[in-house]
Amino acid sequence: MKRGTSRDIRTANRYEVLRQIIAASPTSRQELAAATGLSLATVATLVGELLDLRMITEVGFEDSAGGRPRGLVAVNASGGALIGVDIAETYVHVELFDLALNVLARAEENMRPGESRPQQVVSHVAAAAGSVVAQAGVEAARVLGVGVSVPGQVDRATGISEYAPNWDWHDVPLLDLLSEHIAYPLYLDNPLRAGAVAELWFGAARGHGDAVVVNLGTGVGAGLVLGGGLHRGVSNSAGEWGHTTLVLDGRPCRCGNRGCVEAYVGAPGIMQNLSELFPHSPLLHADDQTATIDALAVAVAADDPAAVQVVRETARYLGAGIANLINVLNPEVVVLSSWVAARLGEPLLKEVREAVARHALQRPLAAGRIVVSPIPSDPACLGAATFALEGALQSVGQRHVRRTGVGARSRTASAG
Amino acid sequence: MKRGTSRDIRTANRYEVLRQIIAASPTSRQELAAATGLSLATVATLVGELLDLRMITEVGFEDSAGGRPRGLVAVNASGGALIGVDIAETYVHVELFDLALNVLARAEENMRPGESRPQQVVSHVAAAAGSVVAQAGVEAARVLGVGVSVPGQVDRATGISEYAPNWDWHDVPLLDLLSEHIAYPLYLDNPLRAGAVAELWFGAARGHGDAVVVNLGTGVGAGLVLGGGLHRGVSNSAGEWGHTTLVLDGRPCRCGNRGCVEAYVGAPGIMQNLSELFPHSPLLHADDQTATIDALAVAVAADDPAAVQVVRETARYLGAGIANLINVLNPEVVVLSSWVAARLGEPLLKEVREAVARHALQRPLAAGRIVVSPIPSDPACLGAATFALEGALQSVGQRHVRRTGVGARSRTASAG
DNA sequence: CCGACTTTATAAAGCCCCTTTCCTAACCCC
DNA sequence: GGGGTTAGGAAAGGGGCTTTATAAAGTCGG
Repeated sequence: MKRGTSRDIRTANRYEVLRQIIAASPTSRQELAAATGLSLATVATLVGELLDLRMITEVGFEDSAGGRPRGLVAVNASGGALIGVDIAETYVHVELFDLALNVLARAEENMRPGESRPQQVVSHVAAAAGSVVAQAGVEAARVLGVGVSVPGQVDRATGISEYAPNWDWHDVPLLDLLSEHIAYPLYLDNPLRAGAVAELWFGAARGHGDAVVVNLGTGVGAGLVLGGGLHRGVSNSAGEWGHTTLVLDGRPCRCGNRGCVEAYVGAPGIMQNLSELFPHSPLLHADDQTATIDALAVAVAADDPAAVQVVRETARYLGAGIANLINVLNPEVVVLSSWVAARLGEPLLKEVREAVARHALQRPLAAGRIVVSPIPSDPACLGAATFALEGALQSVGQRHVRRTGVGARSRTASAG
Repeated sequence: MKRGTSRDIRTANRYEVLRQIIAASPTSRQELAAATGLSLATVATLVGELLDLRMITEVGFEDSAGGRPRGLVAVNASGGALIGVDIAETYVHVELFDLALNVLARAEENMRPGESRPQQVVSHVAAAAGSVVAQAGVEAARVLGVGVSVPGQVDRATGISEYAPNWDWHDVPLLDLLSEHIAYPLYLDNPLRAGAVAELWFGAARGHGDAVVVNLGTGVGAGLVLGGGLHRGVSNSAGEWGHTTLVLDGRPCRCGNRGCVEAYVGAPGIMQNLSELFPHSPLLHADDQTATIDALAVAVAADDPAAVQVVRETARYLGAGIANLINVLNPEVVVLSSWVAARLGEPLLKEVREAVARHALQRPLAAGRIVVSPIPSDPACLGAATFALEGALQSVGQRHVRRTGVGARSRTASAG
């Protein structure tokens, strides 16, 4: 059982202050103190640290109404760059961000079916990472780190992909493999947690102690924010909500079980909902999840009754599953994220809210809002980049090596 | 979003040290330091505090093998008394504990059907509390506090029972009502959290950062230990696992929904499992849950095939529900608690383990043990008493009131 | 029997964190 | 240009934990 130290408080506060600055840039120390609940003095020293790191800059003064004007600080967007890598079953997305987390460059590599060897994946990542750096024209030295999101169970401390069901990987030392091609500090985690961190820093979970980020894609899962931080579980595999049973002895799921949430609300599950209700629907694009979901989204927007019914049926399952999360965890906010949620958007949200209201208990229901993720781009990329940002921030708090002589080496950057 | 302060660290360490002393009494400072990971100096000061409070005493020395012998400390069982109150639908249990959390006296009051007014419940509690103090013959001054567990949603800070479904209470200021009859410091919470705290301090969750305490009684729920502490949720209603959907559109539940876990694995649900499989079973005692479960337990122990089948059927549901918790939360241990679990014991556990293994994912399954609570008595009473113990410990860390003059009042104990 | 060695417990000092308080800086208004 | 007002920094203070030094209390061997 890990004990917390006073340094953890500092780290959390540093995160909080930077989050606030990114969210409301430019801002003043006063506003930061009010928003974070920290004292002015603490905010000032933390702002000082961030200024020293060149992560933020002073950008002038607020107009005064009869006193010394407030100094304003803003993110120093060009003070560094972060790379987020989203490795998925069929593609690798890489995005390069400035420190305000704007996307400066994107690259995408598609993986052919059968490309499942770690080395193949790694070379795609390396190529795309090289590409975004070149595109954006940032100097290598300004890249603070690379966050990598890979599906499955991941041990972030060792950088090992313990288990990736897509490719049947077992204990692949992904970080080591990547570090042969990529010289920047690397951080590894999975898309569920990346999505959760993205929402926590920049999305709908900002400022909330307890939040659930529901990931609706081909696979389904939930990133858990509990007590203001990510909940990882004892073996790094918390959040496998997609494989919780919703319909005992129900529809078979690719995990081998029956009646899992994912079997009903993942993209393939939605396709099945569609084909069961309307076997000959023109919306159905066999073997193409993306096209089918897109078609469904368009049809729903046009009030196509069949599409509406499919969304309602899907929301019936999704709502019950989300109600389960709400009843158990009692979060402040539930965020619907990933590409299926983004495309189906408001119509799905509306139906989901109604379905959740039918299943959840009054008190937890009343306490929790349900929203669609406000993050415009790939949340796994953004979240992965955020891990890199956290890593860069972490190194500030590192204990300084006591210099033993004139020629003492400066401390080395730790990656991962 | 609450920020942590360095005082919270102190409080957590104080809890940890006392937990360890209670668990392994007598013990030495050295052992404590090793067990908690704290430095000797910190352990020594914390032990000093506890000695000052007379919660522990020095009880001699360990035999030395060539050095100064280790001083041994042990719980000072007679240094104080704690009262735990378990208010349930049909009864009020009250137990009085010494500081080693041994039961010194018990009292039980049964509530007649229809006795649902807060004042009626309060008078039962007051009577029973008076009784245990008299039975045990402890002086009033030595009672450090009274913990009260009441079903439903509870706001422990204000002492209000926000919602109790049994009696349709809404926002009953229970702590205020109780304080008119009981002079000791009072602490209010619900049985789910009481059970979790009991396991965390004295039971199967001790030393684990992430644990789930599954409560199987008439009602069903889960107490969540996450990150080493209780997870309450944003509106104090986390843990309502009993009302998560396991069989969409399944059996009706008393919450108004269908297919809830509770409808299959709560005592009434088990009775229904029995009556559906064997409508004329002699095990079935209509309208008497306790008798039926008892009969079932006896029959299972005697390898009665019908009883075995009922337990297996129950475990099928329970296992799926527990697998859901394991997949989402990835805990280190799942504890089966409360009276149904205690009576059905090993036979149920065996079937549950098999059922969980069929539903849970490999990684989280492998990481989590499933056990029956080792706590012999009513875990809600013990947990409630533990809240009182935590409260008594809390007051040590209280900021000292700055004395404004010679006649300054000493600080007042805050209750709740 | 007494000194040497070992081990424990306490005291002191150091470092980290946050807050409160005081003081100077900077601006508006009259 | 002074007075009032607000911002920001420096210093002091209160907690916490750890490392290091010192005192205490044993065993062991000569």
